[in-house]
Amino acid sequence: MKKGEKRKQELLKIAYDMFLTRGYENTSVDEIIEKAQIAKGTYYYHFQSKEQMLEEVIDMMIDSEIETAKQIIGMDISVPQKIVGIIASMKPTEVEQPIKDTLFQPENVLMHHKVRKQLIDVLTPLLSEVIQEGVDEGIFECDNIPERVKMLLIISDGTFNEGTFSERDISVFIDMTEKLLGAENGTMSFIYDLIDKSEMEGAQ
Amino acid sequence: MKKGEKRKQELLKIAYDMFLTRGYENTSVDEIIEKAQIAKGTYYYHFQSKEQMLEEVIDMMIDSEIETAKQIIGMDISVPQKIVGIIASMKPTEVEQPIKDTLFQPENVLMHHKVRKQLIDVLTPLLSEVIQEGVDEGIFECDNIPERVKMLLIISDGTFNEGTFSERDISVFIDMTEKLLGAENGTMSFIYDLIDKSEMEGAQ
Amino acid sequence: MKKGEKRKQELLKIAYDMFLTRGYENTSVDEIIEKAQIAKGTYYYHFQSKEQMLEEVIDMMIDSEIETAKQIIGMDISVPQKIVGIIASMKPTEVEQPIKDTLFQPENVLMHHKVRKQLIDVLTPLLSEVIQEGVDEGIFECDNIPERVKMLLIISDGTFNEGTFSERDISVFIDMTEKLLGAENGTMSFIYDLIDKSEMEGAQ
Amino acid sequence: MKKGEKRKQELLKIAYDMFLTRGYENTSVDEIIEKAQIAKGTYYYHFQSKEQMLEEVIDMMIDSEIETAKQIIGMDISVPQKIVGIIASMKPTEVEQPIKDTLFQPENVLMHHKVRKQLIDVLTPLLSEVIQEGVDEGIFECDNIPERVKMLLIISDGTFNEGTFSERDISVFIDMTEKLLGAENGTMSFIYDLIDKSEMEGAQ
DNA sequence: GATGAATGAGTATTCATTCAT
DNA sequence: GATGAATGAATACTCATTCAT
Repeated sequence: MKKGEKRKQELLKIAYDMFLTRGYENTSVDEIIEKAQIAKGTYYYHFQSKEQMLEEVIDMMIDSEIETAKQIIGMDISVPQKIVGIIASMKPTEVEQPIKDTLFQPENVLMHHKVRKQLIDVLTPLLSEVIQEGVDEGIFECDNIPERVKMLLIISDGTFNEGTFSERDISVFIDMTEKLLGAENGTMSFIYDLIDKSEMEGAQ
Repeated sequence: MKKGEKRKQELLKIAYDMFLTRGYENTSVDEIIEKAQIAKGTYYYHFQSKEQMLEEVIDMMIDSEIETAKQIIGMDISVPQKIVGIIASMKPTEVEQPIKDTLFQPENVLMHHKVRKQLIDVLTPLLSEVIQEGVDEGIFECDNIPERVKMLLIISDGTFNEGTFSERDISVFIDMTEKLLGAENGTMSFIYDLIDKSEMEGAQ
Repeated sequence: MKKGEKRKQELLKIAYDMFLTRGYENTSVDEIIEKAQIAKGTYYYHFQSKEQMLEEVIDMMIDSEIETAKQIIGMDISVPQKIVGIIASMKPTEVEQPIKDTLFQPENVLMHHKVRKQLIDVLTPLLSEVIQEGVDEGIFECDNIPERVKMLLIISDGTFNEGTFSERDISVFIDMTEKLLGAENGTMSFIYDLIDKSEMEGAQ
Repeated sequence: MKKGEKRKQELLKIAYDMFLTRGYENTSVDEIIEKAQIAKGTYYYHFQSKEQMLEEVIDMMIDSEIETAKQIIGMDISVPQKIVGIIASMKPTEVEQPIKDTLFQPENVLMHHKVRKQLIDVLTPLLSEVIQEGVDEGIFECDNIPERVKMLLIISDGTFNEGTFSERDISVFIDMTEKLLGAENGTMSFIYDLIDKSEMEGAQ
């Protein structure tokens, strides 16, 4: 890493926080440089434009997501557990506690949209490998694995990352996952125990 | 309808088109009133703010969507066909030809997000009734119908309304739908013939 | 009073309250008609313009002020007491309890300015008569009565109607009044007992 | 003074003139930048808002007023002459010929109000020192000097800065000033000779 | 007497970006 | 590498007033 890169990384970190908490569109370049204590010129020395900075912030998020996924894959846990681990890691809030659910707030529609799209693209092959492992082990039985994985990711994002969900949502999700992957009934039911009850419908 | 309401409806229609083609955020009030040939004051006489106008535009879309869904339900077609018809109607482009896919373009993330959310909420009970009908007829066999419906809507939106999709996506979707609803293999395979091939991967 | 005059009087009353509490410039015609439950056209049927309405509101205030002053003059109290009574009545808050000091708030600079000017013009001759009465009785001894009265009104407005004042301000005011009118030391010292202590410096 | 400060000072000077001649509220930001030949952004780079600019303009006026007062205090003239000099300097028009009485025109109520308030606060201690000097010299004899000073300022502003005044107003003002400060009859009568007759009642 | 839809000039403010130093 | 003064197009919204019905 070059010398000037260090400051750039700091800037990305600051912007990442601000975009997440206030939304990309509600965060002005002025606010970023004020928080970073740098001059306007310095900002534009490092980034061509605000939008390009957003891309870099997102890349940073995606990279860290891939990292996490790879770590999970390398763990000594069962295939179903790896799947659930990777899906759960899509939610940044699981990792970064102080920032709570903000990526999924209305002010963050644009950023969520971009992240979600790339995340699905990037996680699909990784998760596909895991599923294939499961197929090889005889736990799953299915074809068109990448397409099934994509669907899995779409559903989990749509179900758990927006608004609230109920116990029934979980049970249907488990049922669907098993059938989608051609697993035996009950294979994925351990999911239920992992869910953060505080986010469930009716919870305060 | 009161007298003043007529002009308001015209305005909503114009804004609906503009929001859809250029995106909500990229459409300025100035552009709307210029197209509508009215004065600034007239605009603000009818709408408290641009955002409130967006809400009304969305309400209009939702209302028309409900109307369409109800018509489909009333038709003399099979239950699986009703389901597919309602799901397909979520895409406004099927109805309004001139506006092509724009609701799902990047500039329309915000609007798509809002519409999608409400659409799912509003279509879920309607579609649930249809599924129940199918259960009663013995075509389907499942519990937690509303949750399954919601998942169906999330998937179809995520799969077909964003970016491109392949034949494999369709076949997985059909498989998943059948299993999600507890239908016999092949029940939904007629879907494949309905898909607009021009939107498929590889197609221009 | 004509029939239509009744509604006009109601409107003036409503506007008077609004102007006083929110300031003339911060009160829009829309807000007035909404509170009065009338149409725009009706408003402009009764008033040529918003500014002309302000004049009428001020006239209303001045008229009521004159009325009060005349009543005080007619009372069976001493000349010094009449003087103080009239001066005190300049503050609308003494009469209209719910509206507290608002005429002298920053948002009401314009209205205060206009009222103050007219009030001084209108009260000067009335108060001059009272002073003359005092001269005739031998309590006061001075020439140029109207000019002295005007000065008295300017001081009392500037001292008591804006911001806070202290006991020393009162004692200087009393001293000055006595000397300005050529009264014996102690003639006006009863004023001190009448002052609303709650408005004094240091008071909560 | 930093480099960027120079342009800011120019802007303040321009705004000062415009606020004075046309009134604060009647001067738009557009007009200011057009006269200053700068871009909108430049204006908002230097000032947070139009209102904040007004505060800075007023501060500038107050500062120059204090400067003038201090110069007068340092002069080799009699105490009564110092007093009159300071009071007279409250009127900016005495100093800045091109701007004629505008601060006291109806369109300037707001600005006059703000200036007047601060001016009284700022001049009171300065003038009090002068009075104390006079007391020490045996010319005046009084207590509660700051309160008397404040009253003096209120009266002179109310009498000479608004509308017209007559010879009688002057003579009453002189009489009152002498008595307020406990001076011998005739001490302040030189004032009469200093008054600009062109502003007196009857004069055009 | 009363209505309310229509007007349109006017206003302050935002903000990503540039560039000479 | 870094600065910060300058840019100017863009934007949403206000509000007193008019007038046909």
